[in-house]
Amino acid sequence: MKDLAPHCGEIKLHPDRIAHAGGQLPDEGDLFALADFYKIFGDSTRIRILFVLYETELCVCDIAELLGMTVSAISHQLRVLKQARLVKFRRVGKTVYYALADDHIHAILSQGMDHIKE
Amino acid sequence: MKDLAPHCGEIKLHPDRIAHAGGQLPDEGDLFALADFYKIFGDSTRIRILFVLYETELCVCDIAELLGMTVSAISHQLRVLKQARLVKFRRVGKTVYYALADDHIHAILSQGMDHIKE
DNA sequence: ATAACGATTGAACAACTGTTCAATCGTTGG
DNA sequence: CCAACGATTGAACAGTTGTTCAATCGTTAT
Repeated sequence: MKDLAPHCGEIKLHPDRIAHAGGQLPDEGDLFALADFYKIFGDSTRIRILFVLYETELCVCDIAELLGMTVSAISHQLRVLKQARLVKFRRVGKTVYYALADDHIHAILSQGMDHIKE
Repeated sequence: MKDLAPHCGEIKLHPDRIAHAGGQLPDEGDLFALADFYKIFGDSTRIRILFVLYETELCVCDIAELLGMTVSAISHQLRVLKQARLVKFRRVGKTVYYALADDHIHAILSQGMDHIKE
């Protein structure tokens, strides 16, 4: 890491704009949190899992069957989705049922899909 | 790749649910496109660039200055944002000014930030 | 022309991510 | 108690991604 500051000659090209943009900038932590949030949706396996759960709750091997993937791969991704509180689960005997965490997630998914179809 | 289909014994646990969830599933291509779309927002450097451009247009080295990164690193990420049509640019002499592509991008960013702050 | 400067590019490297494989957990039923 | 089965876990591997560095482009001004 080096050569970070002194660009645009010694004086910044637009000190006023830099000050303005920097002043309005959201908290650093929030920006990283937002990137992490989007990161979860940025994988096709996870997106497909979420959409498969859009209407029905399903067990792990149902999801694996639907997506044509191994139970293990799905389980790993469900753990990520679980940690991000995007899905909830309940155990019934040997079977674990997963579902979207709440209606807020439905809203995010359908609005994201709307944007793609524009 | 192997062992994809025959889980849950020979017969699927919930053939009816599988059929239903599979029937309602969006087009494969749309699902991948949506994941790719989120992927772009899923990097803290790119998110920070977008928010720095929220109100003002800025040149490359202004952005580098604001984020404490090299001009090269910023330029690489601007190329990604450009390809995804999230930013537009105009050249004035030696300087290239970048800005958010349209108000739709503003809306996506502020609604994403709202979700984080909940 | 050529020097200066903002910006872009490509290759290389390190860090991260997703899938596989094998082992294990938790629950149920013989 | 033990076998069967759905699910979870950890290590390993391959593929991807972001930053750095050096070289180059495009424009301006001398």
